Amino acid sequence: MTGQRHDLGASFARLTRMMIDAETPILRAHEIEMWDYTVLSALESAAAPTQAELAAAVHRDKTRLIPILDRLESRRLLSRTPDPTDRRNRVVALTDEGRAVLASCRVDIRAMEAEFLASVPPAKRRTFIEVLNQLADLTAPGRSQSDDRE
Amino acid sequence: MTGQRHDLGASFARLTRMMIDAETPILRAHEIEMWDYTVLSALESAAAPTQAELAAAVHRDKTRLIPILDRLESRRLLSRTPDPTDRRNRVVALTDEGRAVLASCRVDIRAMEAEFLASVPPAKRRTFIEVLNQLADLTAPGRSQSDDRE
DNA sequence: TATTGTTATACTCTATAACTATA
DNA sequence: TATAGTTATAGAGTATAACAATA
Repeated sequence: MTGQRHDLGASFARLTRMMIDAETPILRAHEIEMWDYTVLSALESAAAPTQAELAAAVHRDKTRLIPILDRLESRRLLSRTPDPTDRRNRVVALTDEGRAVLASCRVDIRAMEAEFLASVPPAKRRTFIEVLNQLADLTAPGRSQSDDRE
Repeated sequence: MTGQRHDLGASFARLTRMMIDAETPILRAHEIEMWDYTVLSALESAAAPTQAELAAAVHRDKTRLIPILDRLESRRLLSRTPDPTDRRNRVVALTDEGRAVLASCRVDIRAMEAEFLASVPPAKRRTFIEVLNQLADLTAPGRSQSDDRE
């Protein structure tokens, strides 16, 4: 613990704010909001079997998620279909159009990220991203541990 | 841009949340809140010549900063003294007691951070922290650039 | 009776605009 | 008149609790 000038929390918070500032105009150009993008991203790898599960994945409670889902569903970016097994559940899935919007946002965001990281030498950049992903996955790889408060 | 599994923003946001969750009980043990700690930290290297400047440094507007300053001043952790040059200004500075509280919080937070980073090999850890600090300082080293929105 | 999704209510937080004092 | 700090008001966001449908 030598040259650690800032608290990790302070650095992460500042970088989060910087990325939000950089992503907001990009997403606006694609006519979606930050939370829309978060939800679409959460559905990319697999559909959510339950709205409550999706809410936990994006760290919102199920109540606050509903208006977001309403908006995205009305724009045909995702679908809510009752689970035949248990008709109380609604499985949330990306539509083809939703997947396309997500992909085009992703392209622009990746470009922004590349520019943001441009000043970092490639080797260090790779290490940074590797460690970043490792740490970010520490408690929430598949929500296996006690990540359910909230 | 190869193995970059998550958006940078998503990773930073998750890590920020993890650090807040880890710091909150530590700060509570020292009987201060997150924003108290942020403000005290901002005053560590130098006193703030103006409340407005301090507010900008911690990314709050001057209005929302006031209750925090009131609380910290009443606990004698910082002082607000009128600037003789321009008596409208109040220069905000750490008291000895404030500096002591900050230092003891810092010890516990550093220990938490060390544990958090324990799974990362030392060389990678050093690189990670180096790049992290470099990136976090990109736009806000001394608030030299246009960091004044908000 | 318990649970999923939904809606409604109360509460907190945030943003904006006045107000006081200095300049 | 303009600015620093403060206070007050209005608005947005969040949390909690009730509700309907299904199990």
